[in-house]
This record gives sequence, structure tokens and C-alpha cells, in this order.
Amino acid sequence: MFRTNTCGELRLSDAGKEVTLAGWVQRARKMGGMTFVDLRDRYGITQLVFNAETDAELCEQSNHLGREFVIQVTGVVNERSAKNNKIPTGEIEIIVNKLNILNTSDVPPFTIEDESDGGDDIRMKYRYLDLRRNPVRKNLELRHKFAFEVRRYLDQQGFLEIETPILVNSTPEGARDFVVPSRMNPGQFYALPQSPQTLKQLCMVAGIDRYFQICKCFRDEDLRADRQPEFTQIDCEMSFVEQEDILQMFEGMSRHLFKSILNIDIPTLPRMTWANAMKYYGSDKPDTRFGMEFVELKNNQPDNASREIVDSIFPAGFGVFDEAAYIGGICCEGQAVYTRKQIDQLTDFVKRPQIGAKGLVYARVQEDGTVKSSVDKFYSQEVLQQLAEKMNAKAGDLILILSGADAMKVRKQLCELRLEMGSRMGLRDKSKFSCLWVIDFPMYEWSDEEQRLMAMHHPFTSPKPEDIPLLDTDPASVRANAYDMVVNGVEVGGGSIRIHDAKLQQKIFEILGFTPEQAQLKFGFLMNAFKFGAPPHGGLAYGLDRFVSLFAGLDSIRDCIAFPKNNSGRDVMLDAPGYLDQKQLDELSLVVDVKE
RNA sequence: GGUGCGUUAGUUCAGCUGGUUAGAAUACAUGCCUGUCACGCAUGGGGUCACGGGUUCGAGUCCCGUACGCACCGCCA
Repeated sequence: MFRTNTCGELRLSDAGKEVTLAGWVQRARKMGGMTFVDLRDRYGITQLVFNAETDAELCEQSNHLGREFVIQVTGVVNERSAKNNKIPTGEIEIIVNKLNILNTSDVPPFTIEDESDGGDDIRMKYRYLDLRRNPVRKNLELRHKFAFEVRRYLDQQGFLEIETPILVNSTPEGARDFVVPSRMNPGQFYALPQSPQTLKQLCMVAGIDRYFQICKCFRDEDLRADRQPEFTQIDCEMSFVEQEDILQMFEGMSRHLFKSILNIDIPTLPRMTWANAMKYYGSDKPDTRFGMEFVELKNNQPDNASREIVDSIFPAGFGVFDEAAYIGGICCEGQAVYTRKQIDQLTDFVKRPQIGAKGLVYARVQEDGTVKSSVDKFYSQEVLQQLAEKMNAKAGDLILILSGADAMKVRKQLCELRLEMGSRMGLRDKSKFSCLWVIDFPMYEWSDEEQRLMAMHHPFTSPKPEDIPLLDTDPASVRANAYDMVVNGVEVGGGSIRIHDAKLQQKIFEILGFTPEQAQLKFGFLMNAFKFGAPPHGGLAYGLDRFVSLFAGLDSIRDCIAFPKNNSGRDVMLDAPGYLDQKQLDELSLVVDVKE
């Protein structure tokens, strides 16, 4: 047998057994007449002992073992005289009587131990070495378990896993496509799917009423810590369902995942309308691990988030507030101790170009109940007391206020401020989870760039039946049967009830600015399918990478992907993408025109 | 397309207001060491200070540009 045991399983009860192990040399400690070697594999570390008194030649050999040499050893399991309680195998060691060097190794470019000295760059270049490290490998193990439990749950619920093609057609709307030239059809291109959306809808027409797939999706957009050009979706679709059926089915899946993987019982998921998410958190993916909801102190421009007019609680006097269309605040519990310097830091934070606030107004509720603010000279103590009351602020609390001409913009600024305060106050604990559904998304959002309405979710999303009349009069206010699952401020999944009626689908395409010819060209296959008895259907898709990252407490989805791409979309290990030689270009009828 | 930060030994970093031979830790090599497990001790090798240009008597240090990396904005139906 090549090996009788792994490096992680031998215990004191195995003492006396002769065993054969194989693995990598993590570290060798030479003591003169004795050498200790930490032998590592996927399962753990076992200490090997070479003793010159017992076998001088073997001990001499062991002195030439370098880091990451691959060896096979045979020896006897021995109880250690000096035990190491930091590792599971720390009570035993192997007294080696046979050493077989299977392979040597160059000195690795960074330390391959739990605590590495390597930076991200070098670890990505040598990702196969990085993956030997426990913390990284554990993320892949968690990912495996996660996908396995997804399949277990969906299988139990009668879902069929069906593979859909990777070589498909380019689609309008949505992200940029990655394209693949067709050699056999010169001048024509496949596109890689941004998601199997239309294909899974065709599965519904095909009568497969519960479909899922764990599949790669591709979007040629700029990367982020939580965005890769190829990523993995848990893509699901069901027929003969309404929104409630979907929410319950996938709330059940999330409950199963939390329980089976983290042993956490999550409460019933609260449901928040998109309008309230925007009104109280300034985001369609609120982090609900903490409160600190917005309080509207003035709002004179009703919009999709808040349709009521709120008169300013501030009398005229402070120009900035007088001219603002919207004033909103958050109450930071117990933070009145913030110094002038800390407030200045917060002011700089909200004034950063990415956030874009003009300034920050603060008010401290002092221990005696009086309010001290940055706008004291404009408002009486009485007005400030009303402010504290409206904000539900107690003695010791800090009120932070932003204002501006565009309610939605101020809400987004306030959202950043809220998250920053949440972080500073330690309220964003990675070991705590807060899940919810955000529902009733708008159908459309206005695109300044395209000067037209764009589908907020995607063009196959159905409007809420009661809002259908608004399609003709006020399409921007139409709400969709669309929903997102949000965990700790991360959108982990989203979906909708789809349109299954060819005529309604046609109308939606029209509103999005497609001519009937364009719609037929790009989505004719779907519209034709809908003519042959399409069942009502809907579904959703989870971002597997994001969900796993949350479970693992990672800052970047890269850390749970075996071979991720860098910020520029490059694989630095493979050095991809690369150039094609002329022969390949000719075969593909391609001419490269790179502008300098 | 944009903003910010960064690039110095194999690796992680320090290097002030510009000034003699660019340092530390770790890794590596050699020697000593029989109970280490972050072993210890000694010695040694190891640098195109990312690249190009500029300012200056003099640039790792200041300025401009480029490349690359990270985070973010735009973008991501």
C-alpha cells in the first residue's frame, strides 16, 4: 500500500502500529543528532522523528529534506515524550525506519503554512501552492459542502438538475457578453451565457416543473471584490407557482443550508418592500444586522421610495436645510462621545467623491438632555429637542444628518454613512447573520446613458397584476413580481415570476424600446415557445460564490474560488488571456485591430 | 472611463526635510546542537529601489508620464 494512513488521523490509540504515510515536508527541525519533520497532507500534520542513534544514515538523509519535498515514510507510531496539544496528532509521532523521497521541490516563493508571509499577488501566481494551505483549502471544502447540501435539498424537493449550453447567443440588455468566434460559421459568434435565464424558461415550457443547475455564468464587466467575470449561480425555476411558493421553497433551502453547514437556526425571513428598503436604509440590499434606520426630517419630492410629503421640522434660517428637498438622519446609540476630530473624519468620509455629500450636520444629546449641534446658531434648543424626539434619540446618542436636492442621492449617502457607523460601532459581526426578502421591486429604472427605461431585473419579469394598467400611463411606477434574498447587506439571490404570455412579453419589449423586429430577432425562440402552452412559472438564482463567502466570513469571493481572476480579469497563474497566432486568426476569419 | 492607495532582498516591510557603503524580520546556505514543534546559537550569500523622463551639485526619497497590483465609483438586465 502506498500509504496506510493520512497525516491527520493517527492518535495515541495507534501507538505501536507500523504505518506508511506520504505527504509534503512543511518544515524540518534539525537538532544535531535528531531531526523532526512536519509531514503535511490535506488532512493534517504528523511529526516524523529521525534519530542518529537508531539509524545514523537515515538521519543524515533526513537532514537534506527541503520544504515541500514529497516523501513516503514507513515507521512506528510512538507516544511523544513532549506532547503538542495544538494539533490533533500532537500526542504521537512516527519513528521512521524507511524514507522514500518521491520528489524534490524548489524553495517555495512564500511560506506554505497557515500564516503565510505571501501577499495576494504572489499567492495568486502560485495558487496551487496557496491551495496547500489550510485556510484556503478549508474555503474550498466549505464550498463543496455548500453545493452538496444545495443538491441534497433540491433533489429532495423533486428538482431536476439539467445542464444548458455554454455556447449560446449574444443578448441585448444586461451585461456585456463574452463572445466566441465560430470557425464553421465565419463572421458569426457564440456568446457565453450571462445566466441560463431563457433556457430555464424553455425547460418550463418543456414541462420540467422543477429545474435547477449549479452553473458558470459569464459577464464581461469590471471586477470587484465580490464580482468575477465567471462566477457560479445556483439557478432555479418552477412552474405552476406564485411568488409565495418560490419564497417559501427557497427560504426553506436557505434554512437547510444554515442548519446543515453552520448549525444556525435562522428565523422566518422578514419581507421588506423595495420602497421601504430605500426609505429606511437607502439600499435595495440593507444590512439588517443592526437598526439605525433613516428618519425623514423633510421630503418634498415624493418618489418610488416614499410617496408621502414630510414637512421640514426645521424652521427657516439655515440656508442648506431651507433649500434641501430632502433631509434625513440616523441616530447612533451611545455615540455622543464622538470628538470633534472623529466627526471631522466622518465629514471627510461623506465628502469623498464616491459618496459626494456636501457636508454633515451632527447633534449630540447630552447627559442633561440638552442638545448640542453644529447648527446651534440657526435653531433654538426647542427645535433641537424636537429633532431629538423625532429621531428617538436618548441622552448619549449622536444624530447625524444629511440633506440635498435629490432624495435618492441623499439616501445613498446616508446608506454609506450608516454602514460606516455600523462598522465603527462593531455592529457588523461576521459570525451573525440577518436574512430577509426584499420584494416589490420596480419594473424599470431610468437610464440616463440610454435615455430610456431599462428592466431593473430582466425583461422577462412580470409586472404585479394590479400595476398592469400603469404600464400605459406611468411605467416608471410599475412594480414587478421580483424579489431578492439579502443576507448581511449582500444580495445573495434574486428572481421573479416570469411573463408566460406572448402578448404581454411583446408589450414589455416595446416599453423597453425594442421594435417588434428586434424582439423577434433576439427573443423569437422564446416568444414562439410561449405560443405552445407556456405554464405560469418563476424562479430565482443564487450567487454561490457570494453565499459561500458569507458563510466563510471572507472579504472577497476570490478566496472561495480555486483559480480566480485578478482585478483586470487576468488569470496571473495561466497568464490568460493571451494572443492567438495568425493561423488561428485566419481559421476564425478574424482580423485583430488593436489601437495603440 | 474615473478616484484613492501601493510597487525597495525569495517574501513581508522600514527607509524622516534629497546627502557617505539601502536596512530589519523571515526565508535560503554552511557549521554547532538529542525532545523540537515560531527550536536555539554562529557565519554567509542575496538589491536594475517597477519602468521612462524631469528638477538638482546630488534622487529609493521631489515632479510628470507609463505599467502592474488592491479598494472603490461608473458599469454589473
